[in-house]
Amino acid sequence: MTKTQPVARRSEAPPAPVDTDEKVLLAAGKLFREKGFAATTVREIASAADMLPGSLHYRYSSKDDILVALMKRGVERAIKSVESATAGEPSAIERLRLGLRAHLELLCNGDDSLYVLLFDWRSLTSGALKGVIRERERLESYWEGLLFEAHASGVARPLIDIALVRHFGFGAINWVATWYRPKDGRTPAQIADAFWSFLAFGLLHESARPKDLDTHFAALLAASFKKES
Amino acid sequence: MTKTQPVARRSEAPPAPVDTDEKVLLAAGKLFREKGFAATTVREIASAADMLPGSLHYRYSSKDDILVALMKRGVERAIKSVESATAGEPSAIERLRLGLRAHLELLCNGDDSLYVLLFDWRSLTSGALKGVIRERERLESYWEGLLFEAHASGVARPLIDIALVRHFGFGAINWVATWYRPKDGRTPAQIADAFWSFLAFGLLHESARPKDLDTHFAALLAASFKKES
Amino acid sequence: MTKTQPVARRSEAPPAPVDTDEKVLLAAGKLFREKGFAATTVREIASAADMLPGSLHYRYSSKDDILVALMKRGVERAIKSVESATAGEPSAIERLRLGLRAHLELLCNGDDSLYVLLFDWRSLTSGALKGVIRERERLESYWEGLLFEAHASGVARPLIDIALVRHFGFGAINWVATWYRPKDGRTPAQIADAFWSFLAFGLLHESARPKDLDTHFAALLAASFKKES
Amino acid sequence: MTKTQPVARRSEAPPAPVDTDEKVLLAAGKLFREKGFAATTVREIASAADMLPGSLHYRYSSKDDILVALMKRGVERAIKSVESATAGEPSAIERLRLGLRAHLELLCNGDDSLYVLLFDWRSLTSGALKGVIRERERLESYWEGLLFEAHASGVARPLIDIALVRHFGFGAINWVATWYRPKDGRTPAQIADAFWSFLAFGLLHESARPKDLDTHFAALLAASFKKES
DNA sequence: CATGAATGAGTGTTCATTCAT
DNA sequence: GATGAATGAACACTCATTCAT
Repeated sequence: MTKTQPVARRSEAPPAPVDTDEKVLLAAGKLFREKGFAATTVREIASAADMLPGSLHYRYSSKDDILVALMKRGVERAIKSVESATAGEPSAIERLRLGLRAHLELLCNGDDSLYVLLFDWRSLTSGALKGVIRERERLESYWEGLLFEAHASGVARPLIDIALVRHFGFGAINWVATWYRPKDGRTPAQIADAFWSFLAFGLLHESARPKDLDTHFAALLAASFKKES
Repeated sequence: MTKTQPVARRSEAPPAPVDTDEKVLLAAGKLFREKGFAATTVREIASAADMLPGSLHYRYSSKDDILVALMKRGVERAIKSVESATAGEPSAIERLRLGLRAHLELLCNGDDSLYVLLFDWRSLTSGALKGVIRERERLESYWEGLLFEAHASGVARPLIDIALVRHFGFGAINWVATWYRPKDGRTPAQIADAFWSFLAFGLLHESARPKDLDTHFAALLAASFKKES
Repeated sequence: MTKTQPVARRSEAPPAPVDTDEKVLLAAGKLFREKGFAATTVREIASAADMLPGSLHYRYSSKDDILVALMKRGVERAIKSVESATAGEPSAIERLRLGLRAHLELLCNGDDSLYVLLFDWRSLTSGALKGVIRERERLESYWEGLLFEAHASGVARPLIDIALVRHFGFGAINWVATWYRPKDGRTPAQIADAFWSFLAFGLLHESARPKDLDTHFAALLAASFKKES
Repeated sequence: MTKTQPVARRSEAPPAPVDTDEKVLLAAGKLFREKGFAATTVREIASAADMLPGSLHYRYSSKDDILVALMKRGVERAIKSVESATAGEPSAIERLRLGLRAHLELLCNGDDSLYVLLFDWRSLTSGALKGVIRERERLESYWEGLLFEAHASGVARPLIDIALVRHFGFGAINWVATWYRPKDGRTPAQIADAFWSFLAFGLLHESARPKDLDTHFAALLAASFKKES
């Protein structure tokens, strides 16, 4: 639906003119995250991107189109971010931890497109739905792959429905976006690690658990968790 | 904002005429869940409740008002449902399991108001926000109470930020509403139990875990989990 | 498409409140005739009917809807007008003359809906097209009936394709609407009679022509035709 | 308003590149005929002429400008076509017949510009109106000339308002464009002849009619008219 | 000459809300 | 209490036109 991306606009242009399509997506993402797709007006997006509504429609043929473009970007970035965070790490369990960190960091700090993908699902018209679902399935199977590798490495409990674990993990981690406040003092990475510790306890064979697991995590998490008596 | 609920309107009415306010909330809940608050029109709500838009405004002075009423009901029902599910159960750990079941059953099968409370958060105007936040905090601290009791019973790991556990649990469980399909063969209760098992492995002291924990859960979950090699 | 006509609104109302739907159609007809359907804005129609654009859409769900309603009315009035003009006249030839008069008077003086039906044909979207075509065919076959009766009365030339005659007649008469100016001194009735005379000369058997045909028409038409040497 | 036609642009160009202005007018004519002026967008014209909207405005400074250019061409072609069809024919009556044929053939088969001139009259803004009216009057007086010659040849009925006859003839013939379908089996020439026969019967002196007029036309028209009992 | 991104006034339409009845 | 016609601001979107390149 999006117009074909004009090739290499102004490659020799001034410092950081920021691609115009990008500006729109950035502004739309911010607004969709704050107020939701349906409650955001095209005029708001345009004015946040320093354009006029007409100019916006020159690049995206409809409001839905912006949503779809944003969501596809959300999937892409999520996969790319997790991929590059886990690349080169030999331990499957550790890859899981690093992947969770990357996903949550993207979701909390970086990119509204992932948030919109995850939380504005219902705003997709059935026409656009299919295209985005296909993309989203790529993300889901990527995570199932990570989980499968962890399981295949032999340290996980036997009774696992991987899709179910993915759903629980996705839910817990994605939900962070609804309550995370940067000023609370915990970084997304710390939160992700904390969640991983809960997950791991549930995932690991009894034998795979370090004898000193509690103290092991104590060291890891002490910094960020506020103690309670 | 909601007009004060007239008590027992038409007490002498036919068998089960369903309270009119109730009909509106029921219809609104269904629509808000399906399409979101902003994408739902007052006319749709009215027609789904067999009324005319004008009549609807007689009962709820604004669209926001319906949302707020719905959300407050969502909190109330969620608390009531978990309360009655856990009442009388002596084991704090078991109370946790039963509470999760109750919450998820309400969310999946029963009541759209809980779903709307959890997923249409951003649609609240700042004016109404405060009132709902206060209600919602009651729900959250109810859960924190459950978790605290479990922790206080001495079986939980030492390093716990209760609010964090609550967030993770809330996320994982609430997220079920985004993927749960009744026809998939798993009941909300089974899903809740499965999640509780993962949570428990992460929560419990090493010593508090039954030696035969894996087989214990095997019996519990085998019915619903598909095996993998 | 039009909303179901509210029954008997304000039957006991003030003198001449003019039915609101009627007011819209009247205003729309005038504007469509002057500028064409596509060049007329809904706002113009609304303001000409003393309403606001929103109120207009309450009655007609779209601009197209107004056009369709107008056209259907055009057909209806055209048929009714010709019917009542010819009713009771025993001579088929005379019925033809009276019918032409009635049609042209409606087109020139009375009703923009007929004009719009005839001249804004291309503005119909294919969806609405079918419905109007069916109506329009009623008008066309009514005229073919009139022509057939004239022919069957035995006075017409043998070689006649009735549909063709209807097309020529329709064209000549309808076209009057493109050049007729009330101030030019000729009434629609006179113009229609003049056309009928041309048509009749072509339609009638040699034997059916009065010997004094020229002078006969001279009396009829002298008043309105400007002489030329 | 049209930019002065640059003479012989790119005289050394490939075989038959079709003049660019011509391509625009051709495309515009087709679209205006199909959908009307107001319902046709400049972008559609440009894309049908294999150009970009910006480039189109370089040649025609406005959309109105295209309409005016098209209409002027319509007049020119109509006159030229009738002129060359009647040139050399000594009989005024026969010139009339040939002229009708030429006009109708142009209107049905050849050129959308004539159609647009005749049927998109209302789309002209008052500014452009004057210029086109002057042109159109040339066409009208050309036809009045033809009619006058026929009348002056002494065979026509005495009581004739030439402008009126022209109007009727124009209407009947132009209207053909609204119902003519090439596949119906009748050619524009046959239709024009048929109309001329009706017109002639009305136009001619009693004495000027061949005694065997009916059979005379029978031969002429039998091929195309379907008989009826 | 030609382009195509940008413009902004204006389009048909929606919709929460009002209010006379 | 209930109605439904009316409202008008706002909506997503269009499109003839401009202009820097």
